[in-house]
Amino acid sequence: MKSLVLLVEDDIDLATTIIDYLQLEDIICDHAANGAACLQLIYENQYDVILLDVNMPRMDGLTVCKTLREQGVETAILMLTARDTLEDKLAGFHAGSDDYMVKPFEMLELVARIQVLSKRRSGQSMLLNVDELKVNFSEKAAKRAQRDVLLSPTGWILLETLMRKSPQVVSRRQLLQAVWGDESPDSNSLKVHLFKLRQQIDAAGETKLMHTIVGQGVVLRKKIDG
Amino acid sequence: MKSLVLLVEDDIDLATTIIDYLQLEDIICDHAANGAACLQLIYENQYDVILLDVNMPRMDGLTVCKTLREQGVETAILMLTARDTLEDKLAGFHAGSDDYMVKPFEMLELVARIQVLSKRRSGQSMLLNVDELKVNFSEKAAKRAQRDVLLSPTGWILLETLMRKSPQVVSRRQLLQAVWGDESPDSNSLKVHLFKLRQQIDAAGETKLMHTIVGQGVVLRKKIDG
DNA sequence: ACAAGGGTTAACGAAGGGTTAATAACAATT
DNA sequence: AATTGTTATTAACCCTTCGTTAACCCTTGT
Repeated sequence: MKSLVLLVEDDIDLATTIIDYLQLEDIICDHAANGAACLQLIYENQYDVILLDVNMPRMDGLTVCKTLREQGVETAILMLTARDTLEDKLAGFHAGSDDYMVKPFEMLELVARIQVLSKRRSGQSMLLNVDELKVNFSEKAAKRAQRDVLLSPTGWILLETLMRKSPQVVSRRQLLQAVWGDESPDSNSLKVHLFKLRQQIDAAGETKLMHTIVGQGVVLRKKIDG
Repeated sequence: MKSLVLLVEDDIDLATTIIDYLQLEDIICDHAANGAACLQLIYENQYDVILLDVNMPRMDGLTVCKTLREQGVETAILMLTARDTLEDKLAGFHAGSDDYMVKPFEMLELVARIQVLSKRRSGQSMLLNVDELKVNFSEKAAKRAQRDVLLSPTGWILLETLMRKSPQVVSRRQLLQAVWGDESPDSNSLKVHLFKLRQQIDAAGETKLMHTIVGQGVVLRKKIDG
């Protein structure tokens, strides 16, 4: 499975180099140039690993790391820094990072460490949530508020696809691909599966979390205004 | 919480130094002087982290690491070695290690990395229990509440697999793999074994601990949902 | 109004899973 | 060597759940 990582790095040249390289290795890499942008992206996406530069102008990497941990973000964090003294490393681990690499580093080693960190996470309880909807994929347990959400195998695939992209809209084309790969049956089947999924996620009287955007696709999010 | 680690290192002096140091940091450290002893200890104990020296006389660290992973051991492995070339590191990660430290290293950094690796694991010890179900695998003794649970060899494999992953769902694919490896019988043998296991674990009138999730697999947990 | 996209429903065959019993393989004992 | 008890595999049967389809309805934009 492809890894999705976030690179937080103020040096644009270095960032570009890293991003380009990771793409070749099937690692999708978002980029934030500073701590604030980082927090925003983490709120919107579900990353496997966060690559965090320590030396950044306003909010430094250690602070970002601590902040994330305090907010309950459990995503694996790999610190990237030119500082290689023991004190710096310990400070990094103490702030809650999972790994620490000293610049300049080899790209292949970075790739290897990213893969280890994302593997760890997928082995653990893979937890996603959108507003009231909390889903644990490894336990195959989904809840909306207090209520159990019961899903068929196809329902799980659709839910996972929608949650991973949330709050982005997912086209029906992508959903077909996610469930059936290249050979999909009569497209009406997807309609039925989406109907059943919607029944489970948005029960009578609840605020809708699953929205259809005509001609665009389906999206899972709190409000539809975006 | 105290960590339990296994140090696999043929240099007795270095091993002693490390063990003594780790003890000061509340890390209990077993020692194996070679690969064979290592495999035996891992079979008997449930370690948080395995510290693995690469340069060892008979069976080298990389081979030990690969062997462990092939046998399904998922314990975090930290490689310790004097080799610091990129190829060596990549070989380490490729063999299935989780981290890599180059000698000579700082003890404090070793401690920090051990703590990160043990934090990540979900707290499982050799004496496993899921609610009323208490199992000692080394003695092959299982009890549900006061009642003895009697199992066949296959039953033990299934139970161990399910308990190790609990509360995660284990697919039938994984169970087949756990019992028969790559060549499984071509019938519903697994169904029958699961049936018998279920009879033992959930006797008449008791709350079900073993659940089937259609299309997903089997889980051992108290309730089907939080 | 009408076409297109999407929602809803019921029905049926397919697949997944539970249960039972018979048989085969195996080990330990006599 | 024969007996006994345990375990593994197979097949047959049944029930439940899932996926797909077709038919029909509703909404929206032109």
